[in-house]
Amino acid sequence: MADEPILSLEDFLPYRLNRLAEAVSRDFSKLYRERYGLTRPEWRVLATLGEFPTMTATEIGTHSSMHKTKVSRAVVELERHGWLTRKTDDADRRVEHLALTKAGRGVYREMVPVANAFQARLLAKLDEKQRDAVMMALGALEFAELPLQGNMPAEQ
Amino acid sequence: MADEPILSLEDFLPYRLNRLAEAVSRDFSKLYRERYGLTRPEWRVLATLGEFPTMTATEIGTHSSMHKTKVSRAVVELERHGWLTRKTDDADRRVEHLALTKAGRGVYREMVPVANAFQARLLAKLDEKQRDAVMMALGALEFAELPLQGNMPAEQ
DNA sequence: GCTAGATAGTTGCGAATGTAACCATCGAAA
DNA sequence: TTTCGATGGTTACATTCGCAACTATCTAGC
Repeated sequence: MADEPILSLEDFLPYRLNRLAEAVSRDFSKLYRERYGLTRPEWRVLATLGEFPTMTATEIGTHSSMHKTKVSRAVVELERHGWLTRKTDDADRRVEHLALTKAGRGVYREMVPVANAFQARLLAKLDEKQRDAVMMALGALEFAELPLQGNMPAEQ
Repeated sequence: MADEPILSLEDFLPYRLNRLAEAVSRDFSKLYRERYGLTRPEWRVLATLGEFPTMTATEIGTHSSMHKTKVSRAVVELERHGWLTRKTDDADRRVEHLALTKAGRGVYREMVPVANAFQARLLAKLDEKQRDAVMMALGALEFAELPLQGNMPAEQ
């Protein structure tokens, strides 16, 4: 008898992914928080604009899977710090083109090597085969999961 | 010139892991939220106790990398629903041994196949090689990251 | 036995989050 | 040109979260 149905959490993807992602993000967030007092959404917006010099809030949200209120608040805060400016679109006045200021680009430029070093330090703990596995695994799972559900997290 | 330092977010691990973990977890959370109104921490505690029939709050927190206040509140809520009971340890009265009630085990038993089906459906989108890569990647990253920083998220 | 420091778990409080409702603007169709 | 639905972005509100401070209890050194 003893028809115990078992779910092995140690093998369960949502559980493992979350635990890992939270640990990694928490580690990394220390670096930008202690340097610039950035929150995670703020860092993400800054990093996105560092890579793509001008984007709208909606585009940033889609690209990084962030809820639009999160983006909105991050933009307000970055603007308040003088790291970001908005420019209303001429043709469509609902749209705002966001860009980093000189100071914002300075913060970004200082963070780039910090971020790359973080990643290098993490990957250095893996051998070549494991690194390949990480890249393939993320690619495959992203392909399987990310496009299927609407990017904007409209549900919790 | 143009010494633009660049961080490619699309290749940056904290960013990718987080985006993926959030998407997967959000998908899966629908299943237990719509059935039982469970929150994520509550589901985690329930699932942990389903697998390990009796544990303390601290042990659950360590095992699942949850902050102790999260565990504490999840326990209160599960107890309120009649899905969990506490039993103070005889030798050390600070410690409470948690266990699912009959009703709690019922919820767990119903969720096990749902969870396994979710994982199977996700993995079905991958071929054999990709599945291997996922397992190896998670194992390697967990080994590299999880033990190194104290499990209890004492810092954000 | 007493005191000092550690540990299990809870609570208060401010900060962050998601949802829904909202405002402004746009494009298209009547 | 008026109206209606869609879209970009913000705000209000309730919930959730994490840290710090707390209570209760235990252990070890004196």
